[in-house]
Amino acid sequence: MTTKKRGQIDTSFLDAFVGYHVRRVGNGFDRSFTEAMAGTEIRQALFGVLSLIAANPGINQGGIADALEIKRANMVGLIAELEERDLIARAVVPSNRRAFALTLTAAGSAMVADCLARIGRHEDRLLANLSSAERIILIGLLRRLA
Amino acid sequence: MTTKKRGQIDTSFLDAFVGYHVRRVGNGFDRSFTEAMAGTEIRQALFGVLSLIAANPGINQGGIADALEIKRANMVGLIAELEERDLIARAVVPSNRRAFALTLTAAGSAMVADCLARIGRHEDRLLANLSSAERIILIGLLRRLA
DNA sequence: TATTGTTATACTCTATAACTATA
DNA sequence: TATAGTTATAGAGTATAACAATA
Repeated sequence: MTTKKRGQIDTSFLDAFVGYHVRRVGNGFDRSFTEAMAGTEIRQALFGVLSLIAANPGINQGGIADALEIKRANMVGLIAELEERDLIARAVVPSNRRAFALTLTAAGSAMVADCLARIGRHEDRLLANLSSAERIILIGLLRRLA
Repeated sequence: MTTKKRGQIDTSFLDAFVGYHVRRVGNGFDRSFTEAMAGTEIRQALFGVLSLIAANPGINQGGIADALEIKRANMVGLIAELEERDLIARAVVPSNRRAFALTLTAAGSAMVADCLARIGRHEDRLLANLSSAERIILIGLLRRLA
């Protein structure tokens, strides 16, 4: 053969690194996530924001940014998009008029429920090769790296 | 308190999903990787390409794209950059004049060795909370998802 | 001075479609 | 027709610096 084909390629240098596997698995999850969300127009970052507001009504943008480990500057577009779509509402906090208290609208709550069901199925599909115990072990190991 | 502070925020919706943890850990690895490579001007994708050429001299661009699960179109810039920096060499394959056989230059080999040492230290730092056995378990679980 | 949100901008990785040249 | 590489372009996530309003 003149060139190597897939599966014959030596990836031993990369195989030793956790970062390589995390990246590959993460990219696969990204692609599957996008498929699973088809029709909702909800992306990963948007779901992260929605789910945090669902569990923490009244949270502000900076709180979400800290929890999701993204920059405040990148929250602006996400929040604006969710508000334009009437999935969240912003209310000025009287005691701190710089901040907005964020809550879900009824449509936002319904969207979160729909997304949770979709993501549950997407995860079950991607993790089909692991037992329930293994899935728990995996999450536990990843949590200790965060 | 008027707003929730970091650590007081409920992330339970996200915590149940492997994809969320993979993403967070992956982002942390990305940031650390960039730090670890400071001064080399080698990014993740570039190291992936270099390491595959190191282990598979003569491989072509399509073979690398398949192995790294990236698109051929995105290889063009990476390969051009590495060639401009004299880290790799391209040779037309006589039996298939569409393809280029890729090999490392001496500078490329030295760069791979330097990067391997840097990445090894970066991984040891990020994985300090895991035992050797746990690291192996983690890689094993991630490999079964790829 | 510090915090909250904002604007502007840039970088990295990934993705698709259409093209050239070879096979 | 199919393959190998290329071009152009776009989307998503993340990053920094500087700013206004508020505390």
